[in-house]
Amino acid sequence: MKKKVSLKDIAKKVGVSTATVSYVLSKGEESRVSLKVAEKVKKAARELNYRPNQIAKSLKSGKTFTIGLIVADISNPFFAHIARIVEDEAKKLDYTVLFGSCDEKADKSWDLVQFLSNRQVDGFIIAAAEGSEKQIEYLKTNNIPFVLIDRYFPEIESNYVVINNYKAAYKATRRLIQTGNSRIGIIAYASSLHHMRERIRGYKNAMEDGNLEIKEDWVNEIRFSNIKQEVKLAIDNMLLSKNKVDAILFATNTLAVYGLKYIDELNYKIPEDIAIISFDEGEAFDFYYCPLTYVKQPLKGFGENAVKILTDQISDPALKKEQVCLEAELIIRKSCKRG
Amino acid sequence: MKKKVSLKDIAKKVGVSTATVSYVLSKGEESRVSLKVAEKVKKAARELNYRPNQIAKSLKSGKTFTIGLIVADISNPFFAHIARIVEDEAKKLDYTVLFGSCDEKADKSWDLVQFLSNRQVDGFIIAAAEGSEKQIEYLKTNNIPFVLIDRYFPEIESNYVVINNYKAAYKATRRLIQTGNSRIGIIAYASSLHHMRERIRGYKNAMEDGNLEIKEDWVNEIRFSNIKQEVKLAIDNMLLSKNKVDAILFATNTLAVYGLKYIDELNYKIPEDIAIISFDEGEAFDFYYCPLTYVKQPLKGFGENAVKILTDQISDPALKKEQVCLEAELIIRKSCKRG
DNA sequence: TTCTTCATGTTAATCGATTAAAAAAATAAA
DNA sequence: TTTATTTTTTTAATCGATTAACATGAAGAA
Repeated sequence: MKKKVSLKDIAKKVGVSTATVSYVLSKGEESRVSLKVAEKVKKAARELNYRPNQIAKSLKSGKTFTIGLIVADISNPFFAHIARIVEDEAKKLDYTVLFGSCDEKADKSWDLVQFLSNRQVDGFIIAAAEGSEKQIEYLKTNNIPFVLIDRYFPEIESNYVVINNYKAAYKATRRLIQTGNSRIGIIAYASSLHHMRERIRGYKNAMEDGNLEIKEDWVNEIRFSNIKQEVKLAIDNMLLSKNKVDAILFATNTLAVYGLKYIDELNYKIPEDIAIISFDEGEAFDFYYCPLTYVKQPLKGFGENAVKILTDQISDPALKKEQVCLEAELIIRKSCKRG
Repeated sequence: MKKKVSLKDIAKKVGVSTATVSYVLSKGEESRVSLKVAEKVKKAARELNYRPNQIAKSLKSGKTFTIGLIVADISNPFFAHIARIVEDEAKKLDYTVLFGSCDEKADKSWDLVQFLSNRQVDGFIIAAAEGSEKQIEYLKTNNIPFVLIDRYFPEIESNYVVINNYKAAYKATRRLIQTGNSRIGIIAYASSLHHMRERIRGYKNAMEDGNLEIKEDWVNEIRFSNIKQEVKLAIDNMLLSKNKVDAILFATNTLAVYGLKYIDELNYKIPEDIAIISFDEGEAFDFYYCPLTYVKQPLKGFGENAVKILTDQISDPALKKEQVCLEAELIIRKSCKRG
């Protein structure tokens, strides 16, 4: 293994101390080094193809210019897109991104927090898993900067970037009502996470405001551990029971994908037999025989704001915590137009 | 900012030297420390919630347990899936993953190699961009371990994990022929990258072996810079000219997505008007009104092999370079069944 | 009693870069 | 020429953990 070139090598070559080399290379113009020596050092650095060892720098400075990104699953397009945006924004500020997928599990998330903390990341961007409150508190008490995205805990004061999930769900449901549906069900996750509760609340309130009754079996909460089966069951309960729905609101991309596949299997037609709206985008939604109306989340806004807030906070931990609530957009297509 | 707990703090608390603490905490059983002291140290470490500073470890050991993953775009599901697999495999071996997207551009890729090298990643997993040969040579001459995935350079001896693209394209084309198509076009990237050349070669040879002529306009090479427009143009040339095709082979997921959208716009029906096969999977392909026949690449195989080979190579740089060529599977559905 | 041997701890160097403080050299002032 | 001042360069400590080499003390052997 060819040893890397260090300050010492340059120093030896030029015949000065490593301190001098360091001053030339890191302090630029306002260095206290004579022009002649400075030139020689720069030349030597070029010739030896010197690359500063970021690890050594980090040890000295206590700063790694590294962000830890914790999401449920990096292969989920929702998070993959956010990751890309975070990457780009971070790069602009000379940060790199370490990522980890926690599969919506608090213990995995905790592992990742530890794992990445040991690697001295300067801060975290986290799409929090259910039950991860203690981790968040841990970060707070240890003064490790972090920004929550997509989900947050109302009872914990922190930086976060989210959307108004209540409003988004409300609008989606109202749209279903306005397009002639009155028997509307929802498929969401069985999660205490605030964003999920808000989506369900938005749906319920929209129904109420439309003077529509919500029958038993219409509010379905699916567990992460068994999505496919439980989605089927939920749809069976909504389509094959006496309380048959005429529209379904899916609370996430993943739920919609499973749901639509099963609805296709059952040979129900959208929007004639059932109207559909889903949260999140997806190539699949464009390609579906009936392009889906969906709630478009501002992924760019998530990523950009999160990186901005986090890096500001890293530079100055005394800054006030920032809360950003963005608006989601309802992209209207054909899946809820009836009659 | 609450200062982190270091060996020194434990040493002070227990009243021993940092060396002793280090021996207890890092050498486990075969430490030369008395049981009594060892217990006290462990207790103190627990009480102070000591977390070793990975950066300091890295500086001393020259090893960061970090892998740099360079792909075209982490938000592309193909790469996002690979990233997830790489993450999981890496984690098992206590490695973390730093990722970067190069957008198929050699200069961006070079930036990333530098950027991540400065951060002392132990090695790279790279889906190489066109024209990145020099970077690969750079890594070789600097003895930085790396594994190429998805694409490789036949003229450069290196580790790689790829599929037999020639065979995959050949089989796909032959399938189109066998299902009654004879006027078959291909949409691929205008790239000198070997995997792309092989896909085109596979197509051509299959046509030849089927005694089928390849007309002008049937081999379309699209530039990354202008995918959408050029795909349209290619399809215009293949569907609206006198040399109308009856089938199209898409060389990647992305090309197929743009292509199918335009084909829908033109109101051509699949498979009645045109038969289709694409490389790569995609939720979209499942949801298309006519589920797509596609070439399924072994993403798991890419990720698992790459991490295995890379980490082996990191542990023992003298190891012989490994080349893995996996088989792709043709998933047969409805998009190429005609008549 | 004296010399080994072994168990247990400590000292100090190291990884590579930074930086305060000291030292040396060059220049200006007296 | 001598002293004061400024410029340039070096020394050495530091970040946190590791580890070779050395030190200490006690038990066992002769």
